[in-house]
Amino acid sequence: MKKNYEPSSTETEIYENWEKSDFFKAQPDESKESFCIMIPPPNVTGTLHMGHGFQNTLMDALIRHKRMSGFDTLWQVGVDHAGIATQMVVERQLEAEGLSREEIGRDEFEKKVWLWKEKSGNKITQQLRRLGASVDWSREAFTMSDDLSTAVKEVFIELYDQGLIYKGERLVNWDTVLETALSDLEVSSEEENGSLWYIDYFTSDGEKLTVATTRPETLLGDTALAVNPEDERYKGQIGKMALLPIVNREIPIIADSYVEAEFGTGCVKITPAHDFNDFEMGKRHGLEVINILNFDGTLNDKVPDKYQNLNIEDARKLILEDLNTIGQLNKTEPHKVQIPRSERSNSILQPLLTNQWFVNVEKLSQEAIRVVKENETEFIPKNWENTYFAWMKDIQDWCISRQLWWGHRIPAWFDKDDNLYVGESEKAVREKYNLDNIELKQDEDVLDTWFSSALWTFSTLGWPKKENLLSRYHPTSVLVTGFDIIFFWVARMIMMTTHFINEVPFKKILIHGLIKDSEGQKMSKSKGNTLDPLDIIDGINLDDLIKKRTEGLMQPKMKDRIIKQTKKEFPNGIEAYGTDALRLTFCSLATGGRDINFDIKRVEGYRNFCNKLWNAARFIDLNIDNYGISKKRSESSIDSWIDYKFNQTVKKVDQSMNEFRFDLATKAIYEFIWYEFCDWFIELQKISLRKNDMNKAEIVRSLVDILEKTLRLAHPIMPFITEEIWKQFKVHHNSTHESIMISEYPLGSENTSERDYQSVEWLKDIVSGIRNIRGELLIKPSIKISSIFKGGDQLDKENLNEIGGYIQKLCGLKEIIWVEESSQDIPSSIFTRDNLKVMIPLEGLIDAKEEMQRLNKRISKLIQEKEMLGRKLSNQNFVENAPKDLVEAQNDRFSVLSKELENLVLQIKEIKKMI
RNA sequence: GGGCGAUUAACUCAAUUGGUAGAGUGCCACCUUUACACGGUGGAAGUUACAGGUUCAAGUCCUGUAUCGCCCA
Repeated sequence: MKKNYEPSSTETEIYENWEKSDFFKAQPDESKESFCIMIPPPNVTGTLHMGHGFQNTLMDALIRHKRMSGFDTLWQVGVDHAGIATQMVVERQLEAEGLSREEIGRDEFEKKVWLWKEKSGNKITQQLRRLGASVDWSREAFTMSDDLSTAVKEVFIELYDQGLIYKGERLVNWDTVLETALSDLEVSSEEENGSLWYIDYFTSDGEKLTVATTRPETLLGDTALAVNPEDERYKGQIGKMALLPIVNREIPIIADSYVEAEFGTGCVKITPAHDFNDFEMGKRHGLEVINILNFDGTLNDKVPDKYQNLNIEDARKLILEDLNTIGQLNKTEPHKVQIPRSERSNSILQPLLTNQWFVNVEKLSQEAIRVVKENETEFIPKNWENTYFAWMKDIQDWCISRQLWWGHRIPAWFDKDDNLYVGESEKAVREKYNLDNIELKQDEDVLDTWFSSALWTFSTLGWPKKENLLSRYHPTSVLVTGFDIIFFWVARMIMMTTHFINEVPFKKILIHGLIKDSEGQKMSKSKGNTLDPLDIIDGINLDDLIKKRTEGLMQPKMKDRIIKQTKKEFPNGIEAYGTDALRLTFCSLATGGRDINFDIKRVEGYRNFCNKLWNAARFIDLNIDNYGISKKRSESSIDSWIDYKFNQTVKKVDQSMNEFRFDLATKAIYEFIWYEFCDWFIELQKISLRKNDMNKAEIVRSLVDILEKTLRLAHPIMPFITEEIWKQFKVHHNSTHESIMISEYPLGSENTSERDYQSVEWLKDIVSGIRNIRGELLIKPSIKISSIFKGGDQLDKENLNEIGGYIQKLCGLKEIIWVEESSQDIPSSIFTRDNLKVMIPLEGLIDAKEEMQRLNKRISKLIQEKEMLGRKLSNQNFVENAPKDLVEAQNDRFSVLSKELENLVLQIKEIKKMI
């Protein structure tokens, strides 16, 4: 074995082997309990980011744990077709060739997208492999595949036939760059600097009314002015007509309690076609709706000639100029406004009246609320249910049509008179509606990508085909996802699945935190603080990292800052830490909190941990060469002690995994391997191996056994290194399995001895005590010292006889002398364990002054603790109310402290004599 | 404006049903001991944001304040 663990040299090969051997493949088996996870399908245009890395690590750890624990596991993988994103990518590609999608036509464009998908659409799935994700690749799904498209059609038609899908003219969020409608969820509103313009209107009898607006250009589509009915200032004007400036159209002055008297002048203009609130108000008052926009955001022919075809920005400028010219622009004030932007194109969204398809979600949401309320599906952590309920109770109909060419085409046809027919194909429609040879035209729109994602748990299992795996794996066991898509995806899956399958899609929903940078900033391309999980696995030098972070920036002025920041955080780039170190880090951060600040230093710690494990294995390997390995295992108290520790660890890990506390599971494994297995077990066995009277081959067997079990225990979290070591030792542990990943998850062993456990814990305390003295008093390791044991009980004496030799070796003692209670103490450094006094004679090696200092420090610490305990124990209330065993424990501690203090004070007297 | 969350060592994070705070990294000292310097041994470091309250006992429960963050309008 190499001196250091080198992940890069083995990980890819190990993964390829697993995949080739079909270890990831689900083997439906009715005799086993099933455990199924559906991957939240990444976007086909996407590349792996830290969030994916985190999420997939958790899922993989879960699925590996269950697979090894004997469950029939399926981890379903796949990607979604990402309508807008993918269309944009391919359009950009066409653009480079000097083409547009309109030029090549819809069919040709679709072909191009499929070609692109075959060639470039598998990037993220390749990256998932690098993480070690044990997904069933043979079942890889794609939302645009034939199977899933069939499911989409079936669902659409059924919902339509049930009256739950309708087409209608509604105000929607319109992206004027992509020229498509978006759902409410694809809008992000942020406060930006804008202005509040005050415009003078005049009523027919010449009275002036000043109106405040943040969007003056929309006055071209105004059909009313509105005031609050309670507003005394305007009571007289209600019901009169006002003249719309520039357009010179007469519009009514209406009263509506929605108007805030405190905003601006208390009088606002109403544009029903371009504002959601105004639209509602328009409906209440029967106002005319005048749409003034083309699909590309320019002004249409409903406005005076001079403004036609201007974009909104230019139109606004011109309107303000013209208002100023005619003296009706009263004043301008700076004002903060909420600007709704498209999450796709970042352009400002326009409310626009268009014909769109909607899902009526009222009924669906009721069932979706019920199943969560009644714990058929359960959020973890629980309080996310509040977020879910709050949104569900106030849910809006879902706009599912998109004016794109990439996606599931809506299975609806129109005749010349715009009569609507819905069915799976034109032929089916003709049959269903009994149509003869009339001309039919299919709806041009496609469905929102999330519509197909909402069917994910059942469409990927084969629905609506008769032969499917629903009965085996559905409802799935747990969904692992981020809180950012509770509305987009989780809620919609619950609605669709309960409606069509009559089951919840998953029994549990594990909501994990969001990965941020080490300063708590959200990772984003524009901030230049993103990390690529693969760069942590493979490493990257500073120049390349900077290049990656500053490439294609939207705001080039950020560049210098990003360079500076990157140089500060990663002065030497990023080392190659390997997948396991990254996975361990992710797991250790999976605590249930909602923000996770990712600090590369944690990865370094876990990389070191991998190396530690590697070297422990290497040590054992070397000793197989030295001493051989027996069939039988040694049966010393040390072996028995490590079994006991191992049992405790298994219990802790199992429990933590079942509670999704990956951090606690990781901690338990880390502590066992480093602090028990390496620090004590190997160090103790090292001594055994140097003794003449020991059967060394049996000790080696014991080392190999524990190592092998430990590897299996740790495998779900650190799959690569455990497999690598496990394979290296395969000839010795003789497992019948081909790979650690299909071996059994370890159980605790039954025959452990509490007595042996206590003995070794006793030994550890003694060794630590003596080392503490050596360390504090700076006794050189090369100097062998003596130690005197005094005052202990029978058990101490037995322990000393049995394993005292180990103490000598570990502490560099030349001898341990047991003396009787009555003997005279000599000036020594001392510590106690219960009644046992351990003394290191000072003669010739310890500076008495230093020892005085050490003792005084120790004494003041103990006095503090003793006083605290004393207060507690003399408190009648505590003694009466606290649990009995606690009181007892503190009582014991009190007497131990008293005894130790007594000893230390005596010792000080002795030492004073020396000075 | 409504809701949710956070605030613990220099930094990144833990702390089971309330029982007086622990890791990793960094820091200090010693150690090139034949698994590992990506190491070993020892050590220093916290008024648990602040102010009240409940309790024998509060990082943990309650109320308020401050700062930061997220979601919804």
